[in-house]
Amino acid sequence: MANTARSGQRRAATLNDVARLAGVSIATASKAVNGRAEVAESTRQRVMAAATEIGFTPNALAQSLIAGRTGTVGLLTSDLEGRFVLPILMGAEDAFGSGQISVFLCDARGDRIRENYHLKALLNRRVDGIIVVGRSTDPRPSLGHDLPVPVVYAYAPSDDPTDRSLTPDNVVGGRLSVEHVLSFGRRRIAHITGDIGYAAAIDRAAGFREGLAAAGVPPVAEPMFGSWTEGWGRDAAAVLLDRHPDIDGFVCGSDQIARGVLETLRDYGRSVPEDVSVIGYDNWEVLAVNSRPELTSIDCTLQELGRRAAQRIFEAIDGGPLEGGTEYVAPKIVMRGSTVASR
Amino acid sequence: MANTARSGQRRAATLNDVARLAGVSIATASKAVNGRAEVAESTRQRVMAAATEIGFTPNALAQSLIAGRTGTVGLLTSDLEGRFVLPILMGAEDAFGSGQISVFLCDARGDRIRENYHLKALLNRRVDGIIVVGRSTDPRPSLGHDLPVPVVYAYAPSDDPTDRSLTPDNVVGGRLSVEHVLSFGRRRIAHITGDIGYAAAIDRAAGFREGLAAAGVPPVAEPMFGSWTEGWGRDAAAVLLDRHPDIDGFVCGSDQIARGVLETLRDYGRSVPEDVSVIGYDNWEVLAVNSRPELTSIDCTLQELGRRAAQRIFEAIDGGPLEGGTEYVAPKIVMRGSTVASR
DNA sequence: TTACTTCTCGAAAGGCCTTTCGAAAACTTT
DNA sequence: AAAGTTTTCGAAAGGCCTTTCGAGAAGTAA
Repeated sequence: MANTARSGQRRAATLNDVARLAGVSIATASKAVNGRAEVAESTRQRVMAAATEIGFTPNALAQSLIAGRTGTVGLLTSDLEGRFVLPILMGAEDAFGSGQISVFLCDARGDRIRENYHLKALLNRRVDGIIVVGRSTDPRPSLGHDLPVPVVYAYAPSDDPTDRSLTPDNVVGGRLSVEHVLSFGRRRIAHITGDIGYAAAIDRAAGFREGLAAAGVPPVAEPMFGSWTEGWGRDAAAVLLDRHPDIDGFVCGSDQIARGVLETLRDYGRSVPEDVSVIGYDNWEVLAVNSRPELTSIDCTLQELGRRAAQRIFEAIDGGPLEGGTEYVAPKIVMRGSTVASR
Repeated sequence: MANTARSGQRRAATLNDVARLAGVSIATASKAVNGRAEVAESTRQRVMAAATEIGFTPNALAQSLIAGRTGTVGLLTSDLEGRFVLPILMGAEDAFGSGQISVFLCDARGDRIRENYHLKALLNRRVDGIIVVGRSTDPRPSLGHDLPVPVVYAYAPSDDPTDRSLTPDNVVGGRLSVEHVLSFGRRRIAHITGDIGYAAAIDRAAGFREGLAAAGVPPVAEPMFGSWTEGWGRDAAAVLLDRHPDIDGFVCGSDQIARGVLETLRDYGRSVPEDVSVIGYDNWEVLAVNSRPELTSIDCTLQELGRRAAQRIFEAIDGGPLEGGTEYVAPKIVMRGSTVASR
């Protein structure tokens, strides 16, 4: 109705407009709108009516200018495609959501230049904090300590131990998965995992070894490093089965690998979970739930990680000091048909 | 170094600080920093040095207050998990990136209340435009025309035809896929797709029918609607093969379904692509690239869709009128081993 | 040297909101 | 009715930056 120009181009109403319409001063309008006490009830109602009529929304810019904080947080990710970023982002949104904080999302695409560019943009916009999300659990370069806002590193920890980082605990995850398989009485357990260049592969394998050692069970073979793909899972499983036909458990470094393993097992006529137990990693629903049988997997609880990262930022914004150090987020196991007989 | 408080808590420098340090007036500092002509070169250098020294970044808030625009766009999605949102987001970031625009990301989780809440937050923050991203191609309720900023609907079009919407062209996609299969001489082609409650399923099926009709080839059976899962693909393929053993082509409504179909075909001892052609939909890389054989699929070019959505917003911000209407984005085919013999 | 042009810079306003502080109005008490 | 309280409201400043306009400095011409 009050549209002057083309649809959707109405100028945003200011407090001034409201005050004029309600016949009060700007100050009074402000107080009325913000529900402060020093305004008569009748006046308040008049102001509110005016505000509603012209669709007034307070200009957060001006508010921030005064308050010195924007209620805004930057999320600097290095790859949007990655499925890791998403749950983290959701967790962060979760934690922030109730606190009226909005998230600026920037994708640096793994490019230092672009990252710097975005960082600058975030600082210009006076975000109250920054969460840096990496695409692997390998440490990444720190943004440094000269920033006027608190920074938290999520998923990929900072290479500077005095930064605050949160990362999944892959060692515990690896251990968890082998313990689960052991609990079914399996004793001939193999580990197939991804690229040895990834800390995730190394750490999970370490957990795997640890778990076996703790149970006093010798490994069937050395952990097999390859790539994070179904194809590698298929091939590696075939090699292992040919060499060690008595294998009764596969601990996999990712769900993709696990799916490959499942396929090979079917080709070899082994029943899962009756003859062999298989466990994946990441709990990537599309893969885990759609396989036959469904895939037991380790969930990194990334959403929790995101939530905690947001909390750290929160605390730091509220004046608390942001202590350095890396926080390891515990994974959990999600049981499905590839280890537990269904129904 | 200039840290007064704890690390990362240094107050952001203002133009005032710069001016004082450089021994010039605020106005001069501003001009120097912004590279305007009315400042002597020597003065400029002095100012720049000062700015660098104290790490000055202009306060975008104050700038926006003056300019009347924030260089900020809201992205209101209804579900972050969805893999649709992501490419769109990337496309939008792409288009915006060069233009110094930052994206506010809000996830309404398919909840009207939350959506409204976020919408309000975006308006408070004075975003210059809003992109609303849905999680299916079914029309969604319009936000209305009373907003002071341009709005574009992506993926899920608005139910109000006077809004500007961009959505994938599923009819063309369906047609494209059947034409591709036909091009290999297949004449006994079936269609297995997802939930009939989705416009995507209906539209793709329509395209499928169209394509067959245009080629004068009768369908083997009515399109089978079910769910967007591998399980459904497996089951439906089995049913169809039992009933029509001569089927030589499967056009699937999603990659997940296609993977199920592939599995059943393997169980039935049919070779893909030699005996039967299979084509998926969505070109979801994890699924398409990791299957055996790799899956030919229809790509909705969502990134392109996001890019265009951003462009529309751009145009509208720059004063151009934002015309209503739905823009259909053409899909493209990505050929892989499930239709084309590899190597 | 005087008159005039060209640079170079600074004071101040403007954009929108909140908050403080003082003034005016409405009541109460004596 | 006068004096004192309480309530209600408004003027103005502040937060940070840009921009305009005018003043002063420097330089040129007569």
